[in-house]
Amino acid sequence: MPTPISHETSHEAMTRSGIRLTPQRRHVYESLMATPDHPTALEVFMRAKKGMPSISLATVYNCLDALTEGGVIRQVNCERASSRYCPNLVPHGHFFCKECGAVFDIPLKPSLEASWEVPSGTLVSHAELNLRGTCGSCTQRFKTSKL
Amino acid sequence: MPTPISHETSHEAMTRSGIRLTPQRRHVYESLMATPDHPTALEVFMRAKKGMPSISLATVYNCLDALTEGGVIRQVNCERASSRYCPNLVPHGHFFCKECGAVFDIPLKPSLEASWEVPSGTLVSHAELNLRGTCGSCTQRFKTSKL
DNA sequence: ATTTTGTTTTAGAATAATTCTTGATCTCAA
DNA sequence: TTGAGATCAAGAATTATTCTAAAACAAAAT
Ligand SMILES: [Mn+2]
Ligand SMILES: [Mn+2]
Ligand SMILES: [Zn+2]
Ligand SMILES: [Zn+2]
Repeated sequence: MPTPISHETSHEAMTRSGIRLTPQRRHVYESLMATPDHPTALEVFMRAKKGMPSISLATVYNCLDALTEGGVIRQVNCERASSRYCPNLVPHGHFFCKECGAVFDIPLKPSLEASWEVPSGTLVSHAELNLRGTCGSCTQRFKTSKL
Repeated sequence: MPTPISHETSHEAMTRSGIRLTPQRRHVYESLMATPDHPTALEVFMRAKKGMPSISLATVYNCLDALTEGGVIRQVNCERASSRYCPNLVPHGHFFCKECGAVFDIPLKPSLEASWEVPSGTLVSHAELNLRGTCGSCTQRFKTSKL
């Protein structure tokens, strides 16, 4: 059962970011917060329509862009697939299951920052770590079906 | 000046991978090897046309896919931009300059593998590290223009 | 409170990268 | 050499996303 989101929280998150608070942006943000997966814009749209039937896909794209721009959410990309969106602002990586398409947050250890070397003078503003493979339940399922 | 590519080398790389060797695939591969940047499919196409004027963009896409599938080259993605292609098979990350669009290979230290934690049972088959920021020469240029 | 100004929403059109389709051509194992 | 299957090429199609323009809205100014 997802943690209920207080309007205070989403209002705060959005005003903190400097973007104008609109009912659509708030609703898109809360649609995203309501589930811990990493939905695509289309999935957010389908969920958002439930509580706001008049919202359009273009608006969902606009809102997701504005929220991303304002740093309230993150856009997550894997290969060439549709962008996905993540409301978790704690720095983290992503794991993509090749079998079932699930996307998980991956906690990162501080040693990550020390594990690459850029040429001197380079300024790194953003680091992104993506893992691909087979998730625990898919691995389990394969083991079972091979018995 | 780029290291000259022997036909032996590209032939070997491709037959080793199990994909069928064709003149187009060899030519696309060598077009990619000829420069150390990370060209898009369209850029590869424009370069490949010089030595093989009859090649089509669809074929370049097909060849890049086949080579990627065969593990002879790597596809590199940054955000939603066009895919880029990299003939460097040594595991490495990528740095993308926000200012000039340059893409650099980033050597990785062994400590990288230890800097994330996946749930038990998860099998990670591929890790990808992307950095974004300002490259050395762009940083330098900005410093100079601010004097 | 009303007007002004700039922003956001919406629907649909447009775009751009990539993939698909199909007939012709090529490769390679037999 | 030959036939089956793979690949090529040109253009059409797809798909995710962005753009356009008019209407609705929100905040600021009068
Ligand atoms: Mn996430
Ligand atoms: Mn590279
Ligand atoms: Zn899975
Ligand atoms: Zn640069």
